[in-house]
Amino acid sequence: MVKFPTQVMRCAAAVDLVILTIREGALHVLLVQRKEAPFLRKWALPGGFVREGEGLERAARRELAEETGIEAEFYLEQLQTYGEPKRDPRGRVLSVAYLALAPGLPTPTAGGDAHAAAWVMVTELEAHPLAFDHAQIVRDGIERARAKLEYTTLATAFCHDRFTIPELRGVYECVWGTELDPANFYRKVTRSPGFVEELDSYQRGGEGRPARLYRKGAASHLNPPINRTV
Amino acid sequence: MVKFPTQVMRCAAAVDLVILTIREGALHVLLVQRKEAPFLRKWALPGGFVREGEGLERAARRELAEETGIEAEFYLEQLQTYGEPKRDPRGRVLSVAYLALAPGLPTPTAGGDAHAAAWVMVTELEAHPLAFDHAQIVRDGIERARAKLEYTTLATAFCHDRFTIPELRGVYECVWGTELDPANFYRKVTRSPGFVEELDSYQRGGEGRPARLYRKGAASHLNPPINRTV
DNA sequence: ATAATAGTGTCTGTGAGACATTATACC
DNA sequence: GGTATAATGTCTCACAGACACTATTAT
Repeated sequence: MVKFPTQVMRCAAAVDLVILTIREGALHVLLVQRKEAPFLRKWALPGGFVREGEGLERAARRELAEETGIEAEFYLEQLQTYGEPKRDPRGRVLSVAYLALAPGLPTPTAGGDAHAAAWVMVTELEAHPLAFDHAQIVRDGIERARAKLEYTTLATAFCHDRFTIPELRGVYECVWGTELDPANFYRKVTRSPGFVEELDSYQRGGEGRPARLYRKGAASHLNPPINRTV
Repeated sequence: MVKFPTQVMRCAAAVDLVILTIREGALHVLLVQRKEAPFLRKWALPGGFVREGEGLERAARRELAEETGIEAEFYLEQLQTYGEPKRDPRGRVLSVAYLALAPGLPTPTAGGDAHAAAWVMVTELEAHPLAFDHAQIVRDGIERARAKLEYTTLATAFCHDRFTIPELRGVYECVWGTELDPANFYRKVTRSPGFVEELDSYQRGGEGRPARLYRKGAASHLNPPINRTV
C-alpha cells in the first residue's frame, strides 16, 4: 500500500457555514455562541470538524441540519477555504467555508447541539465580535451572495415554494440594501426566460391588489444580469 | 493550552495549481508527469503538500515558482477545495486548488523539481488522462477563467506589460474559443474606464497598420460585462 | 370613495452587434 | 499600386431607468 512521505503535515479539517436568510425584511446570518474554549461564549459561525470518510459537502449538510434543526433543502455552495497557520490557537485547521441560503425559517432555531443560536441582522454584525477569522468569512459569504443575485436566479433560494414578484424584489432589496423600481423589476423578472414560472393563484390578505404567485423556473443564470449599481 | 478533541480526524493538506497561459494562439495548461506512486508517470496538475506554518496562498506561490521555474508575478486566486474521502488512495487529503494566469512563458519549463512538465492545449486534454480528480479541477479552473473574462479585466493577466488591443482580443478568442468582432471589441475595451491605458508607442513589424500599445488599467471589474454568448 | 399595492404602457438614453469606411503600415 | 490590419463611423435593435397610468383589493 502506498503511503505519504512521513514528513507530511497533518491538520484538522473543519466546515464553517454562512447561513443567510431573510427575516422581517432584513438579511440575517445564523450565529452560535461557543460553549468551549477557545473563544468561549463568543459568537461564531456554525460548523464543525469533518469526520472520517465524510465528504466536505456532506459534512456541511450535516452541520446545517444539526444547527438549524431543520431538514430542508438548502441551497449550498462552497465559498472558500481558510487556512492561515495561526487561525486556530489549538493547531493547524483548514476550514472549508460554505454558503447556505434559506427561506425565512419558522423557529429562531435553538440548535440540536445545545448551542445558543441566533439570527443576527447583517447590519448589526459589528456589535457581534466573532471568533477566529469568522468575521472575514461572513463578509466573503455576504459579498458572494450579493454578487450572485446579479447574474443568477439565486434570489429564489430565499423564497418559499410559491412567492410573489414583490416578495422576490424584497429579497434583492434586503440583500443589496437598495431600493428597486417595482415596475422595472417586474418587467425584468417576468421577461427573463426561466427565472420564474407563473402560477394560477394569487396572494390574498394583504393591502392593495393581490399579487400573482410564482414558483422558481428552470434557469440558473441571468443574461443580461440585474444591475445593483443604482 | 487548549487542544482539539482527541477524536478529530487529521488529514494532509495539498495545493494544486491550474496554470493557464496562451501560447501560439491557444489556451494551454501546465501539466507534470508524476514520478511517484500512485499514478506513477500519469499526467497531473503541479502542486504539493502544504508545509508546517505555511499559509495556503504562500504554498501555492511556492509551488508555482518551483514548477514553472519563473519568479514572476502571476495572477493567483483560490479556486475550490476538493476533499472527497477517496480522492487519494494514500489517505485523506484536502486539496486546495488555485487558478494562476500567466502571459506566454518563454521556456517550456523543465520544472525545478525534476518533473517532466509540459504545456498542453486545453483542446487536447482528453488525450491526457489525469491523476486523482485533476480532470475535474482543470475543468473548474478553465470555466472560472472563462466566466471571469466576462465581468472582470482579468484578460490582461494573460498579457505582458505592454500589449495591443488585437492581442487582448486574441486572449478572449483563445479562452472562449470564439471569434469577436474587432471593431466592436476595440470600442468596448477602450471605452470601459480603467480597463486599459493608452501608451504613446506602437507595435511595429507586423503586417498591416501598426497597433497602438496599451498597459493594464486600474479597474478590476467590467460593467457592463463582455458577452460570450455570440 | 380613498388608500394601497400590483401590474402595464411609454419615452428615452446607452450600448451591443453588424458592417461600411478610413488610416497606416509592408510588399 | 495592392494587401493586410488598425481604428473610426453609422445604423439598428434590445433593454434599463424613469415614470405615468390602469387594475384590483381592503377599509
